[in-house]
Amino acid sequence: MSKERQALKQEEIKNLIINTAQEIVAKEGINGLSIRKITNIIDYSPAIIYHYFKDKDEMISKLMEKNYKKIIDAMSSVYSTNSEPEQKLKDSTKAYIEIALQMPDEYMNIMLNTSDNILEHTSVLFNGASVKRQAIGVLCKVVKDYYKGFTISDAEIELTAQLIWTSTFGLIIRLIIEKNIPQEQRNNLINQHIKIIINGLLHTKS
Amino acid sequence: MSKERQALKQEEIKNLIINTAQEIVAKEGINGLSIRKITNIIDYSPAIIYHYFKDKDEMISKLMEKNYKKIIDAMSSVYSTNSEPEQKLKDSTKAYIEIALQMPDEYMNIMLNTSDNILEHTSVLFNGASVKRQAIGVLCKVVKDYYKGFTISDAEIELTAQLIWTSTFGLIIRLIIEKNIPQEQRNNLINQHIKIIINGLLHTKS
Amino acid sequence: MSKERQALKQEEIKNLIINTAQEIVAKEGINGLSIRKITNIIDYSPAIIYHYFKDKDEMISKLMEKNYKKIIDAMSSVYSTNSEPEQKLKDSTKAYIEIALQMPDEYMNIMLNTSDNILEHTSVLFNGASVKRQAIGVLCKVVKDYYKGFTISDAEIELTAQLIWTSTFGLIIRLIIEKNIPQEQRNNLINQHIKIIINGLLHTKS
Amino acid sequence: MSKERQALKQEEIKNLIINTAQEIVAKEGINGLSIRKITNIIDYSPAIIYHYFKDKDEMISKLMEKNYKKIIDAMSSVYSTNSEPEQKLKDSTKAYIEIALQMPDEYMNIMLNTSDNILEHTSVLFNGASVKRQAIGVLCKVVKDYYKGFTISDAEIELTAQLIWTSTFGLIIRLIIEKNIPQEQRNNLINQHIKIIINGLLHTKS
DNA sequence: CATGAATGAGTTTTCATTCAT
DNA sequence: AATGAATGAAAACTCATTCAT
Repeated sequence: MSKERQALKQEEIKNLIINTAQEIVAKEGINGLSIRKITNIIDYSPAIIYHYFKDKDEMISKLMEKNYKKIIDAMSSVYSTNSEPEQKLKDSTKAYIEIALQMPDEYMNIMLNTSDNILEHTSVLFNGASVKRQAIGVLCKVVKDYYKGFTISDAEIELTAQLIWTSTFGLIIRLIIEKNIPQEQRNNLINQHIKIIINGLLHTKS
Repeated sequence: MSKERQALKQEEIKNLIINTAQEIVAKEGINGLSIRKITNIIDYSPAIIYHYFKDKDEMISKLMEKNYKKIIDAMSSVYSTNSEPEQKLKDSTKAYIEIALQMPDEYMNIMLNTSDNILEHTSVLFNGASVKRQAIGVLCKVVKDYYKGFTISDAEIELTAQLIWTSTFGLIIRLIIEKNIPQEQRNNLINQHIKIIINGLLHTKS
Repeated sequence: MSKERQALKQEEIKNLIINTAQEIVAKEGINGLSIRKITNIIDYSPAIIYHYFKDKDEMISKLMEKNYKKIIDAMSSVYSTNSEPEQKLKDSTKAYIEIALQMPDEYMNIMLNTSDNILEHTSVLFNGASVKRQAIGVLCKVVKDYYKGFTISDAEIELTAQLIWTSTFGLIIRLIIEKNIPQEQRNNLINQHIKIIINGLLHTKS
Repeated sequence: MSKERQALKQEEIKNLIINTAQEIVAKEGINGLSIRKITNIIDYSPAIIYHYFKDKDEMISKLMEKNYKKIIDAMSSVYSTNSEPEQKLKDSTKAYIEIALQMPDEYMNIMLNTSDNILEHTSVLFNGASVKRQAIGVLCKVVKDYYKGFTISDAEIELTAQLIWTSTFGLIIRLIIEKNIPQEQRNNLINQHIKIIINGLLHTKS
């Protein structure tokens, strides 16, 4: 067996472990996750975990990382298409919401996580987030585009982007927590949310 | 008299247990909460819990209930003061945020709780929330006041109120999760948040 | 309140406790019996038990004693009626079985109990049981009557009585353990049992 | 080889656990059996039980199964030898009693057990037991042999076999419960028991 | 690479019992 | 006479982890 293949297999098993862990977390919450449950499902011995990870914490870290990347990947494919700034903002906000709702467990896990090494990636409220956080950075650009020709400080642009983000975040979290909201109501809420945000910007503009 | 006093003492110990539990949850999350930890701190035997509560679940229920009431009480003292609708909205939103930030652990515990009997009290997104949820109901009144003289459907008013709420909720949650944000930045964010909300409403009006 | 009345009340509560205990044992077996369960049912505090009994063991002892007496009382009313020895044996055996089956839990509890102070009353196999155990004593008389005019040693009479007793005991225990035996089958078994016993005696006689 | 050996060792420890459990049950009754007691004796940690059994219930099940098999094995080696039906019955009854008395704890445990899945194997009183229960079946054959040339219904044969069984069972149980009966008295009782049974049959015959 | 054996520390819960009042 | 408070000891069970093989 070539080294490559071994490496591949190793990576495969790591993924198998992490994916199984993810499934358990999705079904039973982070509390429901145990080494034994994982290895029972994948038909390995509990000790196998310690071959591929230092301990449970490291495994969870890697799981979080993966989820984080999954989210970032999905999100980064979003803020790009249309040329009209208003439509751009509308489209991308809607897309952002929809993507988040397609992976509710991962989104919650990551975005409500309070551990420092996750927050390193997910915090958005600090002064200067527009350069350190892609999400806010892109939003800033859209907002800036939007206000082309108007006098508005970079600081205010950043704050605006941050609050567009937090308000959208708030809607997403509630939509996830309050499961069982009918599709129609969901759509109404999302559309109204976008309307209000655009209104907020429009006014200042005029 | 003696009976009264006993009842009082009983209530005291119940509170002692619940408060200690609350502290542990705040520090270590709900998973970190164990009967042993509680009784070690308050220097009682584990069995005492079962003197005052049926089981751990009942204790947690009571804890949640208490937190829920604490939040409701604090919140209900909010939406009332000024007569100008715009100022009323500004004031009350600010007050709401501040109160939530004064009891971050309780707020998170309750508002991110996904158990059905908590959601019975905390869900706000369903169609008709304006009559079943005080918070949304009060917000609706303010919004209605705001649009006096304009044609706007009750449905849209409710949606608007719901989204003011979720956006504010989003900001609060992020402010709690991203602990260590400097006071100035905090204030900037809060003020800008309120500004954007008001803007959103203003535009439609004009 | 007169001393008598107090004594009465005391006796009443003792009985209340013991009867409740008996009910629990009947429903959940001796393992299911706990102080708390008793006092929950009779609406007293657990500590009350220690007012009326030294400890749980003493209470169980008293319960056993009561059951034992109940059985003895019921049984002693049995071996007496008819004058024909054969019919006497038939009648009384049948009556004995039926009485035992009317209080299966108590019968099992007592008769299968291996503690010395119960065995003091319930053992029947020792040499000399005919004078020390009423049940065997009465059986001996019937058997003796039966063999009137035949040469048969007292020792053999006692042995015979003991084995009539153990065989009947065996049937009773199985009838209790194998609950759900249809009434008809029950009757067939009981009648055949009596038939065989009588046969056993008859033969030697002729 | 290595696998075989491991399986062997596994079986050894399982047996160690079960045998220890059996000893405890023998001494203190089924209530006295606890995981801790077992593992204290065999000098393992309590958790080891869950390595080899799903839970306590499974372990007890296995213990019962083993006892049941032990009894069945011993018993099945019994009803076979002599050609004379009378002697056959005498021999086998005596052998049955002796075997039961050689493993009193196991016999009691199994034969007085009231759980359905044990009763599935141990019940003997139902109509039709002669075809479903080996013990009764074999007894039926002996009884039938005995009555060769006489008119007797199959039903009566079965009933007779059942009552030979229950009466023997009754004697065995009492001999176990009333420990400390001198050997001579034991023998007298056993012999008289067999005599009475044979008498019962003989009479009808003549 | 993978595992079976084993465990220490922990979990919630139940129990019989004591004692001051 | 009766109890509420309190507990030590024990119950069954789970978990993350280690280690020799």
